[in-house]
Amino acid sequence: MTEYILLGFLMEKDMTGYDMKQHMSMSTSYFVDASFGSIYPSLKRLNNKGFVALKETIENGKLKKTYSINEQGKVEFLKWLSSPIMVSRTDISSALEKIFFFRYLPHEQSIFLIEQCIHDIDRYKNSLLELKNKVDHEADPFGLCTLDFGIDCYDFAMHWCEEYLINKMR
Amino acid sequence: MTEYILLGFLMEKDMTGYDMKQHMSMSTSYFVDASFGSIYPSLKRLNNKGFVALKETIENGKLKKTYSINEQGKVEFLKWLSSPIMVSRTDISSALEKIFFFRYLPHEQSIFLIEQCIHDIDRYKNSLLELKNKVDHEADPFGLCTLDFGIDCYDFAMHWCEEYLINKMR
DNA sequence: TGCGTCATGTAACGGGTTACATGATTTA
DNA sequence: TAAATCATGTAACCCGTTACATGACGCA
Repeated sequence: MTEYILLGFLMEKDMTGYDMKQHMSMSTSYFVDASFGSIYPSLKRLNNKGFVALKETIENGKLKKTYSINEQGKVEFLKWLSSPIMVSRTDISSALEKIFFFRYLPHEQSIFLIEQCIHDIDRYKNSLLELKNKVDHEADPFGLCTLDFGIDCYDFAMHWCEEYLINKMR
Repeated sequence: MTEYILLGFLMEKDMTGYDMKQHMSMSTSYFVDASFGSIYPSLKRLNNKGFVALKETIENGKLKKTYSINEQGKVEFLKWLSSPIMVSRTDISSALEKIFFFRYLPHEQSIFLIEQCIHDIDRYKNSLLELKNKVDHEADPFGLCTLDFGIDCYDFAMHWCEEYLINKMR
């Protein structure tokens, strides 16, 4: 969800909504890319919930709202970050939302979450393999193709987590 | 979008909303899995738009609405199916929505759409490579990790399309 | 008797997008 | 002088989910 990405950005430094949009396009855009129509209401909500503070200034005649994360916001962000990575379907890239911010988590916890994630993906992959066995004879070639893609996709994600990510972290 | 998946199901045979949910769980669930709260309103909309016909029967005292696709519906479905596959971000599996139904498209057209898709993915991959060059020194390790995942993910999808899908089709 | 399956649907809510509205400053 | 960039925001709309409501049949 966008709100957590914005909180994550504020962990690094104070920013305006406009800054965050810019920052997004240079960092998370290939897996999360929110519009202003989503960013500004999110910031308002974060403020209402008491997770951020804002400082209004006037620069070059323009109103500027600079947001900063507070203690409560940090607690909320780390609570989200340390909760299990949910991977349903082959839309694996949703996992990137958390991995992107793993520098804010203790090393062992990051590794634990990734291993848990690998385990979940393995379960999904096995359920697809079962499905394939069931429909192998009746399904049409393209249906089987997409099934194979699903299986290969889970495989790719698992190997990437294991061989690339975990190895790089140790 | 769910409506097109439902239309696609009806290309094969007439079904009730309940049937479609069942069918989904055995076929598209790993990339599209709609709830009844989405399926029933979608069917109503398809009916209002004049893309499907429905036949109401009573079986075992229960009302049953069996939907069938009409000519207009087929035209609409094939129009959607033959339009370019949109792949933005690393959520590649959205491409599966169309590939799943490629049996309803002439072979050459399917191949054309996939080659177009490979080309698009290549552009996305290159923009990520550029981004990586730009931020290589400043970004933190996990930020770079997710970037690498993005690049590898596009690579995986391209190779899969080329080596697996296209080869299998020829 | 109570659970699982068949079968339909609505209402509240959530979270996103596009398009619009405003307006100053900087750059070509 | 016109466009791009900085900067904020709202309103309409889209589409999805969860939870709820209803009810019959068959089975253990």
